[in-house]
Amino acid sequence: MNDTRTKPDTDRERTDTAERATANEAAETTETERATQTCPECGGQLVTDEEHGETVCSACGLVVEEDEIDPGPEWRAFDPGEKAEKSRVGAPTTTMMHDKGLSTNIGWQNKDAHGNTLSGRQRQKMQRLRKWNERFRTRDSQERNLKQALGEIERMASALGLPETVRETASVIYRRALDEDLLPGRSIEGVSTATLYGAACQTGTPRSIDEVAAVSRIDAMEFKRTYRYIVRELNLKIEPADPVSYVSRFASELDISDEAERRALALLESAEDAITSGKSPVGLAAAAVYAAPRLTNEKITQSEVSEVTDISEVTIRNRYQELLEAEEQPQAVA
DNA sequence: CATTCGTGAAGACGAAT
DNA sequence: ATTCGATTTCACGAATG
Repeated sequence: MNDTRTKPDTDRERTDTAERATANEAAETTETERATQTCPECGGQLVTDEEHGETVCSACGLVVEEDEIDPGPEWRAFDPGEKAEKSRVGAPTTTMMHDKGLSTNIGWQNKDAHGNTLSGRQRQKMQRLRKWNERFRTRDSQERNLKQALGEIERMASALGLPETVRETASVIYRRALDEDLLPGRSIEGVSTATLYGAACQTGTPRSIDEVAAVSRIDAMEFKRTYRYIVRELNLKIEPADPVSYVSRFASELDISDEAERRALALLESAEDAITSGKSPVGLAAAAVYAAPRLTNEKITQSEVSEVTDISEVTIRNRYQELLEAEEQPQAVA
């Protein structure tokens, strides 16, 4: 993609490792969702806001794509010399760095601008400057908090194979939580996990609570408590996860035909009005994924679906029945 | 024989008090 | 903080192909 692009070392490492993990997800979102230009969250029309460089949903306001202006350089460097010659800016900005990558570092080499060695007195001066620069850079506890949290978010996101947009969203939410002083008394780890989970839901690539909890260092109970707290205090509008969002992932894991996948989506479509009360969205998706292949004469067992979706066979059965009922009487609502 | 379906007890969760 | 109602899960056996 942009291997030759010049980025800070940390940034480069991150994208290298993350890209492999997120390759599937990224391809899916760009090809299916953006191509159709409908909001992954509510299905509304997407509108491009040139002024702010965002793609937003006209219906629910979900920001699908931010910073469409490529923050990378337009040139390519093939050796360090060229890099030094062509580079006229610093690192690209990203919310994934605690200070958005805008802070200045003082070089470690004891040379002046012309490459001459500094005198002893000046070296001492530079040492003091470096020390203070570092102290200001990670100025207070908030900044240090953020630094660590973003690391955690990053780690969990790549473990879950979540695309870049989710991580960006998560870091934005985390910043808000930080600004609202929601952190005291709560573990960084917990809030990080909660924001990541919320961000995943918002961006239409949800992961179940169990999946997220599996890669987190905190237990599921604290995670859910923190998540609720964050959502409430920040007034995040997060719709109950749409079962449709799970289908494509489950479908590919189960090696289901495209035809069956479409049937599954159609089933959910016709059932979404009928079954909305308090049921687990994942369960509904699992039932649809189980039901669809039977309509296309593909063999699939409940235990297989159960394994992949982490939903019990019993629940799959129940949702399955309900799906069939909703299918027969689409407008049975009084 | 494997798979599916139905049942009741038990645990987990959210909401209300 | 506790209790209540609904949902999910577990364990089992019967029915189906």
